[in-house]
Amino acid sequence: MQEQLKLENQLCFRLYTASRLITQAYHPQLSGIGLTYPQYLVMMVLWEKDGQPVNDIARKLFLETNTVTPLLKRMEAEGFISRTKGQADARQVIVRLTSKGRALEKEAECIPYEVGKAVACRSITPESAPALYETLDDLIQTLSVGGR
Amino acid sequence: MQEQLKLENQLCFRLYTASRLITQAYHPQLSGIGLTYPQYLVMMVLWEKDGQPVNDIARKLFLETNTVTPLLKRMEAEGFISRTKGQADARQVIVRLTSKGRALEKEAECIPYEVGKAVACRSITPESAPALYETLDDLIQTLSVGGR
DNA sequence: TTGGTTTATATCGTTCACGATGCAAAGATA
DNA sequence: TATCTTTGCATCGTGAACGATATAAACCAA
Repeated sequence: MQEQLKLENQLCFRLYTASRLITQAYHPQLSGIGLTYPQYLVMMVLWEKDGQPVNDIARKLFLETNTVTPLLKRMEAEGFISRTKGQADARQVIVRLTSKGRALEKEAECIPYEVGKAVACRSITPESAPALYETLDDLIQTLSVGGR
Repeated sequence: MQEQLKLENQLCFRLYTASRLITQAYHPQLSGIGLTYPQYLVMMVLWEKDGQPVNDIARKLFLETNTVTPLLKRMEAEGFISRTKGQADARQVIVRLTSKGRALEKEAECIPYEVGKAVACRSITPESAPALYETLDDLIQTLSVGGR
């Protein structure tokens, strides 16, 4: 068979697997505070800047609104955020943290550190991480620009 | 806010995004031959070695049977594979390529090359790729061992 | 103002992922 | 042999992802 069609030769499969496994590593911590991983991403976006339209959140996460909208509705049902019509532009929906959502930041602070311990593998060190990040950022840049 | 809680500081978010975007890059090619990306992974496992129990396929893809079983059923419905009870061990279900599934390999041969062109980003070169693969393999190893 | 286009968000259907659980075959132990 | 445990696979429910499509507001040109 073609060498190229072997699993072990494919970048995509590695990214797919690494992504799933590291997301699983977040699960125990996140379920403790009632969030899924994608919901945690949304919270990070809002903790950094509260009160953003759906589109801004989606763009920062490289997601479409048809993924983000149901996600936000579930988060609203859980009481973490509010969704209100924009007054300047009535098409927009502005997403804001509730006090419950804002309070969660303190509880989430330790999570990157906790998960970091689980992810401590010899190939990702404080010295090598920036290069890895740059490679992945480049890849994301290439793929996201190409798709638009 | 905590620096650690910023999106741009997180490895997991990069892997999650890179994985989604590169999987999207496969979509045009794969939909042309009637496969989804996870189905394509299963096909690669079978092209490499036909006639494997569900468990072996799941293990090679780092997935659980509750993900793989419905996937295989859809692939059987599409006529790419067959699922038959193992005779040595009646608990097992042996998955085999149909002639249609086997024929697909030739059509899939060009896909890694085609997608590779789209993924050509300056940070992933033939020289740097092995180091990146090793880092990701290490990470996958760390995370998959920890979870068992 | 009318009519056409773009923009922002939402709805729908299908396919993963995955935790929790169920069940039957195989293997182990008393 | 009778029971106990493990193994292999499946079912169920929920929450993403995402392509395709819909809807209404905003914008723009005639």
